[in-house]
Amino acid sequence: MATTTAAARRDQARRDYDAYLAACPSRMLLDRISDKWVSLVMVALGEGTLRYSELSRQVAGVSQKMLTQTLRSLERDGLVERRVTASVPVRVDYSLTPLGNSLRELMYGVKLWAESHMEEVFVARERYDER
Amino acid sequence: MATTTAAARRDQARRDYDAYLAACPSRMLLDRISDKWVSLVMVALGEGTLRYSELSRQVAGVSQKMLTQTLRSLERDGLVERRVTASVPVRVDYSLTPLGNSLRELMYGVKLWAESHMEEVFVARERYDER
DNA sequence: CTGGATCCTCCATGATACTG
DNA sequence: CAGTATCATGGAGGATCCAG
Repeated sequence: MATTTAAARRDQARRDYDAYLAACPSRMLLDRISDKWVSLVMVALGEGTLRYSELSRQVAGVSQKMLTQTLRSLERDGLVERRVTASVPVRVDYSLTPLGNSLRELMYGVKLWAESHMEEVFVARERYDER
Repeated sequence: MATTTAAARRDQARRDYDAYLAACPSRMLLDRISDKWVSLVMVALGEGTLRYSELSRQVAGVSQKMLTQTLRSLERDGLVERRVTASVPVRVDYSLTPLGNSLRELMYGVKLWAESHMEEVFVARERYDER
Protein backbone atom coordinates (compact mmCIF):
# COMPACT_ATOMS: atom_id res chain seq x y z
CA MET A 1 0.00 0.00 0.00
CA ALA A 2 1.31 3.42 -0.86
CA THR A 3 1.14 6.14 1.74
CA THR A 4 -1.32 8.01 -0.45
CA THR A 5 -3.81 5.26 0.17
CA ALA A 6 -4.06 6.03 3.86
CA ALA A 7 -4.37 9.73 3.11
CA ALA A 8 -7.03 9.04 0.51
CA ARG A 9 -8.91 6.93 2.98
CA ARG A 10 -8.85 9.76 5.48
CA ASP A 11 -10.14 12.18 2.89
CA GLN A 12 -12.95 9.80 2.12
CA ALA A 13 -13.72 9.46 5.79
CA ARG A 14 -13.95 13.22 6.13
CA ARG A 15 -16.57 13.23 3.43
CA ASP A 16 -18.52 10.32 4.89
CA TYR A 17 -18.62 11.53 8.47
CA ASP A 18 -20.02 14.85 9.59
CA ALA A 19 -19.67 15.52 13.30
CA TYR A 20 -22.46 18.10 13.21
CA LEU A 21 -25.03 15.33 12.80
CA ALA A 22 -26.13 14.03 16.15
CA ALA A 23 -26.52 10.45 14.95
CA CYS A 24 -23.18 10.35 13.15
CA PRO A 25 -20.59 8.06 14.68
CA SER A 26 -17.94 10.74 14.38
CA ARG A 27 -20.11 13.02 16.46
CA MET A 28 -20.23 10.36 19.12
CA LEU A 29 -16.47 10.05 18.91
CA LEU A 30 -16.11 13.81 19.26
CA ASP A 31 -18.41 13.72 22.27
CA ARG A 32 -16.29 11.01 23.77
CA ILE A 33 -12.97 12.75 23.38
CA SER A 34 -14.41 16.11 24.41
CA ASP A 35 -14.10 14.98 27.98
CA LYS A 36 -11.94 16.47 30.68
CA TRP A 37 -10.59 13.17 31.92
CA VAL A 38 -9.81 12.01 28.42
CA SER A 39 -7.80 15.09 27.62
CA LEU A 40 -5.94 15.05 30.92
CA VAL A 41 -5.11 11.34 30.66
CA MET A 42 -4.02 11.64 27.07
CA VAL A 43 -1.73 14.57 27.77
CA ALA A 44 -0.29 12.83 30.82
CA LEU A 45 0.53 9.75 28.77
CA GLY A 46 2.19 11.97 26.21
CA GLU A 47 5.10 12.24 28.58
CA GLY A 48 5.67 8.51 28.32
CA THR A 49 4.47 5.23 29.74
CA LEU A 50 2.85 5.47 33.14
CA ARG A 51 1.63 2.98 35.67
CA TYR A 52 -1.93 3.13 36.94
CA SER A 53 -0.88 4.65 40.23
CA GLU A 54 1.35 7.18 38.53
CA LEU A 55 -1.54 8.24 36.35
CA SER A 56 -3.89 8.70 39.27
CA ARG A 57 -1.34 10.94 40.91
CA GLN A 58 -0.57 12.89 37.75
CA VAL A 59 -4.22 13.52 36.98
CA ALA A 60 -5.10 14.99 40.35
CA GLY A 61 -8.64 14.61 41.54
CA VAL A 62 -9.69 11.73 39.34
CA SER A 63 -11.50 8.92 41.12
CA GLN A 64 -10.45 5.29 40.65
CA LYS A 65 -13.67 4.63 38.88
CA MET A 66 -13.36 7.42 36.36
CA LEU A 67 -9.71 6.73 35.69
CA THR A 68 -10.36 3.05 35.02
CA GLN A 69 -13.42 3.84 32.97
CA THR A 70 -11.56 6.42 30.90
CA LEU A 71 -8.62 4.11 30.33
CA ARG A 72 -10.92 1.28 29.25
CA SER A 73 -12.67 3.40 26.66
CA LEU A 74 -9.38 4.75 25.37
CA GLU A 75 -8.02 1.23 25.14
CA ARG A 76 -11.11 0.04 23.34
CA ASP A 77 -10.84 2.86 20.82
CA GLY A 78 -7.23 1.96 20.14
CA LEU A 79 -5.79 5.15 21.59
CA VAL A 80 -4.11 3.62 24.60
CA GLU A 81 -2.23 0.38 25.07
CA ARG A 82 -2.47 -1.55 28.32
CA ARG A 83 0.35 -3.87 29.21
CA VAL A 84 0.19 -6.15 32.22
CA THR A 85 3.27 -7.53 33.89
CA ALA A 86 2.38 -10.56 35.92
CA SER A 87 4.27 -10.07 39.13
CA VAL A 88 3.44 -9.65 42.77
CA PRO A 89 2.08 -7.14 43.09
CA VAL A 90 0.87 -6.89 39.54
CA ARG A 91 2.12 -4.05 37.41
CA VAL A 92 0.09 -2.36 34.69
CA ASP A 93 1.56 0.14 32.27
CA TYR A 94 -0.34 2.45 30.00
CA SER A 95 1.00 4.14 26.92
CA LEU A 96 -0.31 5.87 23.84
CA THR A 97 -0.65 4.05 20.56
CA PRO A 98 0.47 5.90 17.42
CA LEU A 99 -3.17 6.74 16.81
CA GLY A 100 -3.54 8.00 20.35
CA ASN A 101 -0.43 10.08 20.02
CA SER A 102 -1.76 11.82 16.95
CA LEU A 103 -4.75 12.95 18.98
CA ARG A 104 -2.64 13.78 22.00
CA GLU A 105 -0.71 16.38 20.03
CA LEU A 106 -3.93 18.24 19.33
CA MET A 107 -5.10 17.96 22.91
CA TYR A 108 -1.81 19.15 24.24
CA GLY A 109 -2.34 22.28 22.22
CA VAL A 110 -5.70 22.79 23.86
CA LYS A 111 -4.27 22.27 27.34
CA LEU A 112 -1.51 24.75 26.57
CA TRP A 113 -4.07 27.20 25.28
CA ALA A 114 -6.05 26.96 28.52
CA GLU A 115 -2.96 27.58 30.62
CA SER A 116 -1.76 30.41 28.43
CA HIS A 117 -4.94 32.41 28.11
CA MET A 118 -6.27 32.32 31.66
CA GLU A 119 -5.58 36.01 32.21
CA GLU A 120 -7.50 37.10 29.15
CA VAL A 121 -10.41 34.92 30.16
CA PHE A 122 -10.36 36.37 33.67
CA VAL A 123 -10.41 39.91 32.34
CA ALA A 124 -13.32 39.02 30.07
CA ARG A 125 -15.23 37.50 32.95
CA GLU A 126 -14.80 40.54 35.14
CA ARG A 127 -15.97 42.79 32.37
CA TYR A 128 -18.97 40.57 31.78
CA ASP A 129 -19.91 40.30 35.44
CA GLU A 130 -19.65 44.03 36.08
CA ARG A 131 -22.36 44.83 33.63
CA MET B 1 3.27 47.38 24.07
CA ALA B 2 5.62 45.29 21.99
CA THR B 3 4.38 41.94 20.74
CA THR B 4 7.00 40.24 22.88
CA THR B 5 5.18 41.44 25.96
CA ALA B 6 2.10 39.43 25.17
CA ALA B 7 4.22 36.38 24.45
CA ALA B 8 6.14 36.85 27.67
CA ARG B 9 2.90 37.14 29.58
CA ARG B 10 1.71 33.88 28.08
CA ASP B 11 4.94 32.17 29.05
CA GLN B 12 4.49 33.42 32.58
CA ALA B 13 0.94 32.17 32.60
CA ARG B 14 2.07 28.75 31.53
CA ARG B 15 4.33 28.65 34.53
CA ASP B 16 1.69 29.93 36.94
CA TYR B 17 -1.11 27.65 35.86
CA ASP B 18 -0.97 23.89 35.83
CA ALA B 19 -4.07 22.20 34.46
CA TYR B 20 -3.21 18.94 36.20
CA LEU B 21 -4.09 20.46 39.56
CA ALA B 22 -7.77 20.06 40.26
CA ALA B 23 -8.07 23.38 42.05
CA CYS B 24 -6.19 25.35 39.41
CA PRO B 25 -8.30 27.82 37.44
CA SER B 26 -6.76 26.63 34.19
CA ARG B 27 -7.96 23.14 35.00
CA MET B 28 -11.44 24.52 35.42
CA LEU B 29 -11.06 26.31 32.11
CA LEU B 30 -9.93 23.10 30.45
CA ASP B 31 -12.90 21.30 31.96
CA ARG B 32 -15.17 23.96 30.57
CA ILE B 33 -13.88 23.87 27.03
CA SER B 34 -13.63 20.08 27.03
CA ASP B 35 -17.33 20.01 26.36
CA LYS B 36 -19.06 18.65 23.30
CA TRP B 37 -21.39 21.60 22.89
CA VAL B 38 -18.55 24.05 23.29
CA SER B 39 -16.46 22.43 20.61
CA LEU B 40 -19.35 22.09 18.18
CA VAL B 41 -20.48 25.69 18.69
CA MET B 42 -16.96 27.03 18.37
CA VAL B 43 -16.30 25.16 15.16
CA ALA B 44 -19.66 26.21 13.74
CA LEU B 45 -18.91 29.86 14.43
CA GLY B 46 -15.57 29.45 12.75
CA GLU B 47 -17.40 29.53 9.47
CA GLY B 48 -18.58 33.04 10.20
CA THR B 49 -21.25 34.95 12.07
CA LEU B 50 -24.40 33.00 12.75
CA ARG B 51 -27.81 33.83 14.13
CA TYR B 52 -29.19 31.92 17.07
CA SER B 53 -31.55 29.92 14.89
CA GLU B 54 -28.83 29.13 12.40
CA LEU B 55 -26.64 27.85 15.18
CA SER B 56 -29.33 25.59 16.58
CA ARG B 57 -29.77 24.07 13.15
CA GLN B 58 -26.06 23.75 12.49
CA VAL B 59 -25.38 22.06 15.81
CA ALA B 60 -27.98 19.35 15.40
CA GLY B 61 -29.48 17.92 18.54
CA VAL B 62 -28.68 20.73 20.93
CA SER B 63 -31.55 21.87 23.11
CA GLN B 64 -32.44 25.54 23.44
CA LYS B 65 -31.30 25.46 27.00
CA MET B 66 -27.88 24.03 26.32
CA LEU B 67 -27.27 26.25 23.34
CA THR B 68 -28.11 29.40 25.27
CA GLN B 69 -26.17 28.21 28.28
CA THR B 70 -23.14 27.39 26.17
CA LEU B 71 -23.25 30.69 24.35
CA ARG B 72 -23.52 32.60 27.63
CA SER B 73 -20.48 30.95 29.11
CA LEU B 74 -18.51 31.48 25.92
CA GLU B 75 -19.55 35.12 25.85
CA ARG B 76 -18.59 35.55 29.48
CA ASP B 77 -15.18 34.04 28.86
CA GLY B 78 -14.61 36.43 25.97
CA LEU B 79 -14.60 33.76 23.30
CA VAL B 80 -17.82 34.74 21.60
CA GLU B 81 -19.35 38.11 20.82
CA ARG B 82 -23.11 38.60 20.97
CA ARG B 83 -24.62 41.38 18.91
CA VAL B 84 -28.28 42.27 19.16
CA THR B 85 -30.12 44.04 16.38
CA ALA B 86 -33.25 45.66 17.76
CA SER B 87 -35.86 44.85 15.18
CA VAL B 88 -39.11 42.96 15.07
CA PRO B 89 -38.53 40.19 15.45
CA VAL B 90 -35.24 40.70 17.25
CA ARG B 91 -32.09 39.42 15.59
CA VAL B 92 -29.08 38.13 17.50
CA ASP B 93 -25.77 37.37 15.85
CA TYR B 94 -22.93 35.42 17.34
CA SER B 95 -19.33 35.49 16.22
CA LEU B 96 -15.95 34.52 17.53
CA THR B 97 -13.65 37.03 19.16
CA PRO B 98 -9.96 36.89 18.21
CA LEU B 99 -9.37 34.97 21.42
CA GLY B 100 -12.16 32.59 20.56
CA ASN B 101 -10.81 32.09 17.10
CA SER B 102 -7.41 31.10 18.43
CA LEU B 103 -9.09 28.30 20.36
CA ARG B 104 -11.36 27.41 17.48
CA GLU B 105 -8.39 26.56 15.30
CA LEU B 106 -7.28 23.95 17.80
CA MET B 107 -10.78 22.55 18.19
CA TYR B 108 -11.28 22.38 14.48
CA GLY B 109 -8.24 20.15 14.36
CA VAL B 110 -9.81 17.85 16.92
CA LYS B 111 -13.10 17.71 15.02
CA LEU B 112 -11.21 16.90 11.84
CA TRP B 113 -9.29 14.22 13.66
CA ALA B 114 -12.52 12.61 14.84
CA GLU B 115 -13.97 12.58 11.35
CA SER B 116 -10.76 11.31 9.79
CA HIS B 117 -9.96 8.47 12.13
CA MET B 118 -13.34 6.87 12.60
CA GLU B 119 -12.40 3.77 10.64
CA GLU B 120 -9.32 3.10 12.70
CA VAL B 121 -11.32 3.51 15.87
CA PHE B 122 -13.98 1.13 14.57
CA VAL B 123 -11.41 -1.50 13.77
CA ALA B 124 -9.89 -1.11 17.22
CA ARG B 125 -13.28 -1.48 18.85
CA GLU B 126 -14.09 -4.65 17.00
CA ARG B 127 -10.78 -6.14 17.93
CA TYR B 128 -11.32 -5.18 21.55
CA ASP B 129 -14.86 -6.51 21.69
CA GLU B 130 -14.01 -9.84 20.09
CA ARG B 131 -11.68 -10.77 22.82
C1' DC C 1 -37.04 35.08 16.78
C1' DT C 2 -34.52 34.63 20.91
C1' DG C 3 -34.42 33.29 24.70
C1' DG C 4 -35.88 33.16 30.30
C1' DA C 5 -38.02 30.25 33.89
C1' DT C 6 -39.53 25.84 35.70
C1' DC C 7 -39.93 21.25 36.49
C1' DC C 8 -38.35 16.74 36.20
C1' DT C 9 -35.63 12.79 35.01
C1' DC C 10 -31.87 10.02 34.65
C1' DC C 11 -27.08 9.30 34.18
C1' DA C 12 -22.41 10.40 35.07
C1' DT C 13 -19.70 10.57 38.84
C1' DG C 14 -18.09 10.08 43.52
C1' DA C 15 -17.63 7.36 47.85
C1' DT C 16 -17.01 3.15 49.93
C1' DA C 17 -15.92 -1.54 50.47
C1' DC C 18 -13.86 -5.60 48.76
C1' DT C 19 -10.37 -8.76 45.98
C1' DG C 20 -6.73 -11.41 43.10
C1' DC D 1 -1.00 -2.58 43.15
C1' DA D 2 -4.75 -2.31 40.23
C1' DG D 3 -8.62 -2.75 39.89
C1' DT D 4 -14.23 -4.53 40.46
C1' DA D 5 -18.80 -4.07 42.60
C1' DT D 6 -22.29 -1.58 44.71
C1' DC D 7 -24.84 2.20 46.20
C1' DA D 8 -26.11 7.02 46.54
C1' DT D 9 -26.74 11.68 44.54
C1' DG D 10 -26.00 16.05 42.40
C1' DG D 11 -26.40 18.19 38.63
C1' DA D 12 -26.37 18.08 33.53
C1' DG D 13 -29.58 18.27 30.37
C1' DG D 14 -34.33 17.69 28.13
C1' DA D 15 -39.28 19.19 27.82
C1' DT D 16 -42.46 22.62 28.26
C1' DC D 17 -44.49 27.02 28.73
C1' DC D 18 -44.18 31.81 28.46
C1' DA D 19 -42.55 36.62 27.05
C1' DG D 20 -40.29 40.86 24.94
